[in-house]
Amino acid sequence: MFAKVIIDQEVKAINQIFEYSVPEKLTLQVGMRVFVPFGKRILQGYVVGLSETCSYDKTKLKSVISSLEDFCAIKPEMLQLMNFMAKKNHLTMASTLRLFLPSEMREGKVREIYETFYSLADKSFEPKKNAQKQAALLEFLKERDRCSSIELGNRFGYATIKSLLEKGAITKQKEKIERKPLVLPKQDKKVELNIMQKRAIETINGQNVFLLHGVTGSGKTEVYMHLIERELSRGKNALLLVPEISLTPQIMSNFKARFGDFVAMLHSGLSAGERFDEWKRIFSGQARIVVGARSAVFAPVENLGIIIIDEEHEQSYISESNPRYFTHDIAAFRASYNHCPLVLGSATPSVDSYQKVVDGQYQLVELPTRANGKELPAIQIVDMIGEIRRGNNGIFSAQLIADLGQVVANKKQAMMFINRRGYSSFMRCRDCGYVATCSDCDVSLVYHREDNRLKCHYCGKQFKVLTHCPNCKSDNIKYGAVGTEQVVAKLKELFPQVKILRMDNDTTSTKNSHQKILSEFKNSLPAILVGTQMIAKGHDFENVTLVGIVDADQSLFQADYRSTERTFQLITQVAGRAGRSKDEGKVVLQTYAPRHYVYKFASNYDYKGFFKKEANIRQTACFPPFSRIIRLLISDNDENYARELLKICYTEIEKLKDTYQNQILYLDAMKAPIKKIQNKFRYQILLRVKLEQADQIEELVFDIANKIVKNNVFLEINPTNMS
DNA sequence: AGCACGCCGACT
DNA sequence: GTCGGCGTGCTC
Repeated sequence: MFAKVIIDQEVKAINQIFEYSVPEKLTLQVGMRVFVPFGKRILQGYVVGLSETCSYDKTKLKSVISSLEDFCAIKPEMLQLMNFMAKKNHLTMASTLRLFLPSEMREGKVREIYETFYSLADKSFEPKKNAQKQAALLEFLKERDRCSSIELGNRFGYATIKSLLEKGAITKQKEKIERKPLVLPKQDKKVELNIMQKRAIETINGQNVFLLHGVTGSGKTEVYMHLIERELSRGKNALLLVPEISLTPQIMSNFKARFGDFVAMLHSGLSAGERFDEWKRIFSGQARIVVGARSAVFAPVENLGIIIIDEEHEQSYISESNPRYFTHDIAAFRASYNHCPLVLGSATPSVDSYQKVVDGQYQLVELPTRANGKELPAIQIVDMIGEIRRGNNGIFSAQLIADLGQVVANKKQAMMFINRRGYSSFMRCRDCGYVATCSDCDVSLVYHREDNRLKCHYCGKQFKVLTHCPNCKSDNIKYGAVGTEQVVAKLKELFPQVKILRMDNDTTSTKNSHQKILSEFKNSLPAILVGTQMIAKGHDFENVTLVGIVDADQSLFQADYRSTERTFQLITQVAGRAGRSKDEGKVVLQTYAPRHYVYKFASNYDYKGFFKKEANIRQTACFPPFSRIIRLLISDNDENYARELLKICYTEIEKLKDTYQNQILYLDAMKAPIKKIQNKFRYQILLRVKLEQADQIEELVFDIANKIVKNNVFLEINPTNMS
């Protein structure tokens, strides 16, 4: 017997399959982890195949030493997923496989997947009088006769178990975890669904991708719960992905209450050990519902009946660092492997996803009305240019100040949003609202302080800094953003007697500060909470009657082709904060570009209208999803060397024009917007290609890059914030 | 990645 | 003479 093995090293040089002979006494299965001799060392590997034949010179063949565990850490589905991902994201096989294992099992760590049980050993044992916990534990075991270590530990503490074990009162058994028979959880608080929700659940069935477009408050979560329940009753399992920020304690306890021990939660708050415990419960089939953030797509759930991605438009579903992947792709692969539906839910779907509805790849399911029948809050657009004309040069309009005054008078609450994104700033004319954009790409230019120039991050074109507005000839041109601190200071000046709280990256660095600020806000009337995107999610405050968006343009004029889309999503989400109150809510949106289409559509909650317009613009400008952007980033400590590599790559890529002339919309090489990071000089090649043959071109570009640049090369598809 | 082999300079 | 610099190549 021969084994095909992938060595657990994340290097391109050994990203291949090595063959080994399997000793008679060793029983191996595909998916097991093994120790193998490799050169002069002994390394860990993954068995990805077993066969009676071998293609390598048999005289040079070495044999597998041993297996790490006696189960298959990598299940068959995950092996297939590895092939898919390695190819799609240009990753080494080992680095994809590592994504599938909890850190406690990576790099040589062996973990048992047995569960420990305790039972009574000495029935006549009497604990000491003051040992109340021990007595309670023994009493408990008398009734249950055996109990898992986890449960017992949680109930009575591990110290108690330990001392009873030493005294010989109880014994421990290690047992392989078996799949529990299906018992449906008790459905205590079942909410009555409205007709749209019922219809949605009926529609979402069978192997397909569904885009669930439901307005804020339409009861999507309830639909998810019912879908999951249905699959459980069919004997299947479920995977629900949510953005990390929505994994609030409330959501978790909701799920626990509804599904009990069937749920495994994977969130960033878990320690490595806790994460491994959850992984084990999923692996063994004990947990049948997985709720988690991005990386939970790799959870070892078998027999999936449904996969749901909530808030599918969220940026956090794109992994930017090291193994780059897109959660939707992985989820789609797993859904089709399991022949089950994939549900993408959002109040503001991404343009990419909605376009797939238009193209017939996704099936649209709509929840157009709010579950509680309440109106969405009115959004009032305030023209800040008009304010300046009227002599108000401050950051707040007269309207916003008046509304804030009202809130204070009524002893209610307000939220003020600052959407500061990234570090880059755009240049704007304070008199007419004009923002400099690239003549070729139609994205906003970024002001670079080092060389005092305006640059386009998508084509590298540079422009002189504006001294006079080309539109109205004014010289009142400013760059830079309003910060939370500035807003807080101004508010304190205006309302000295009111509680004003700030929440942003600076004030939430410590672990519980987040919670602290929110609960302080909740308990103060009147109060104003100032913050960045992080207050747009999660908690509902029923006393919030006003939401102010201080400068909506800040997310709009980002050097990113998706900035308009992002702005629409942000406004919709933020507006949802004001709609939870018993009283009527209101949103004041301040902008210097009041006639921009995004504000018109967002203030009317008209997603479809927005999508139509935005898709049209993208199509005309040839931006994704109507094209693909390929970014090749080359970096090196030696600037000349980096530049040389760039030149060679560019010449090679340029040759592609011979075959793909009409496919390549744009190709150029340039310095990266941030020239140097950690002493490495960064250069990039940007390429925009038509979709028809994008896969082939991407492949060729990757091959070229790999051949010429050994390390320090990054290939990125449809990059967002390029730096 | 690691660890060999290998082919040139400078040191006890 | 040999110790050691790191370029190149291989690992079933």
